[in-house]
Parts: sequence; structure tokens; C-alpha cells
Amino acid sequence: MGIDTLDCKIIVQLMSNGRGTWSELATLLQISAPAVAERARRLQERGIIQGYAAQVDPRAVGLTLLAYVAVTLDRPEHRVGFLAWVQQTDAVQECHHIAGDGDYLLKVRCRDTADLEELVSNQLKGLEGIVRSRTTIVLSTVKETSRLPMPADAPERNSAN
Amino acid sequence: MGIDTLDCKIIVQLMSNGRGTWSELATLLQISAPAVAERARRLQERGIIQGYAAQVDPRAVGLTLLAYVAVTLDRPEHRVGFLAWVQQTDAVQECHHIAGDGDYLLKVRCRDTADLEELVSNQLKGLEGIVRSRTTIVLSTVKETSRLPMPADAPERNSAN
DNA sequence: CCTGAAAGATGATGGTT
DNA sequence: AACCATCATCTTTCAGG
Repeated sequence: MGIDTLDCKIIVQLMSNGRGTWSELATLLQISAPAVAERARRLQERGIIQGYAAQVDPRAVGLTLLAYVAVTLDRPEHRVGFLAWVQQTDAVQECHHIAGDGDYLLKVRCRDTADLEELVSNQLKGLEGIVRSRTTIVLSTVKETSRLPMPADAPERNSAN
Repeated sequence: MGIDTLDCKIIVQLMSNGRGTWSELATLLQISAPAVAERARRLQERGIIQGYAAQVDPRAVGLTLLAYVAVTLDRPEHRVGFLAWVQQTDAVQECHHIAGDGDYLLKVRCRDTADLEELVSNQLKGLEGIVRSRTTIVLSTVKETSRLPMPADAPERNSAN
């Protein structure tokens, strides 16, 4: 579970330029390219770096509608079916468990309100145990980044020089 | 504004394997590597692919707390200061405009409740024009992907074979 | 973690339909 | 106009230190 200063810098860099070459990073961090490659490989092996992804503009691929759906389940035994639906439904980008015993918050992306209606009114509300769902439509997105706050937030545990 | 079938396949692939080589993609799509590289380059040039990013496990870098904060502003003239704060604050990963005239939804990541308190009670509520803020703490995350739903959702406009 | 060499990927050029 | 093939250059990878 140790992440030193160098790992941190590698992570920060790869979060904003995930396709940069090891050589670039190497010159930036003043170490050799194989060292960077090895560290990046190990970070991924340890699950700290989970993967690399192209960041795509949703509107460019027809996904103009973004919404948050707060869902309330009545009983724990209905969770399984709900969670299975969440996993297999691509329009659901995120699902967070938020409250006492049956509240979830979904981030949903689709083309238009017709798609959203199909998703919420037909699919979601058709599941067992859905007590209530409140949908909040996003009018515009001011900021949306996958970069995690790291500068002063994650103090290094090892500072091996 | 045209995205054909090939572009779609490239996008889908790069969303789940953003560091794959052009050669790999080329053999997968049955075309040459330079063709893939050229298309990927143009997709990025057109802003459809906005960049590439390493996906990092937040908990591995000490970010164990995730929260959503719903903010209400009183007047439009206070928006500017608020939005500036949002942009410069790394802990705010997302900011969506959601309602009538002054409602925003923030996705906030930090280490613990102390950090969250500093962020919401000291920084956010210290801004001009903040009427109300309701914080929802996430207990656990069931699903969180940056992959956009594309399979049947974005029908190709050109299907040049 | 570094150096060096082999294997591979990228990027540019010219040619093809 | 888009794609393919080839070659020069750069990067990655693997050896050994």
C-alpha cells in the first residue's frame, strides 16, 4: 500500500495525459524510461491504476441528455435484481449507495427524454421493490473531470531519495 | 459532424483501452495502422476525443470520501464567483447546472469529513450569494465508468463499406 | 534504478483505387 | 479523399550490471 513521491508524479501526469510516452515522462521526472514503465506497470498490477480511457465528448456521439436519478428500494432482498440491472445497463454511468438502507443515486446518460422515459418509467420502475424515484435533469455541465485532487491532498508515505 | 461506423468502433475501443497501440486496433478492425492513427488524430482534432486519462482508484490515493453537494444561489450576479471557485477547486470533480435559475450539483472528493467540512462550511458557504447547500455523503459506489453507451445508441450517419 | 541492444510502434512519403 | 505499403525514427522491452 505504499505510494512514494515518484509514483504520485507518474499518476498525476498519466491522469492528464494518459497516452504520453514513457520517455516523455522519464525526461520530465529525471529518471530513465524503463524505470517509469516498470512503475506504471506495477501501479496497474496493484489496481491503483485501473486502466486507460479515451475521454469522449458525449454530445459528439449523440448523448445530449444527462440526468441524476435518486432511487429508493423497500427491502434488502430486492437489491440484487436492481444492482444486476444497474451493471448491465450501459446508460447508467454511475451508481452510488447513499443513505440508510435503500437509497441509490444514478448518473444516467442518453439521447433524449424519450430514452430517459423508457429507462426510468419502463425499465427501472418495472423492477421489484422500487418504492420511489426522483429524476433531476442536468441543464448544462460546468465542470467534469476525471482528474483526482492530489497535489497537497495525498502526502507521500515513503520519500525514498 | 460525421462519425461513421469505423470511427465508432475506434471510439468504443479507445474508451476501454486508451493505451492500446494503433497496430492492435488495426488488426481488430481489419485496416492498416496508419489509417487508424489518422482517424484517431482527427477525432481528437475535432474535439470528439478530448484526451486520454489513466483511471485511478481514489481510495488508493487517500480519497476515501465522496459526496454530492446541491447548491442554491440567490442571484445570477453571484454565479461568476461561484463558478470560478468551482474551476479552481480540485476536490470538485463535477459541477452541473440543474434547475430553474440557481441550482447546481457538485461531485466532491476528499480524504475525510474534516476536509469536507473545510470545503463546504468554510470555503463554499463563505462565497457570496450561497443561499443553501445540502450535502449527501456516498456510502459506497456500486458502479462508476467513463465508458459512454454507444452500441445501439449512436446510429451511424455514414455506413461506407 | 541505470545502461545498451533488439523488437516493435509510430509517423511521413508516395502510390493506388 | 481515404486507404495501403514501405521505410526512417523513436519508443518500448529485456538483458545484465
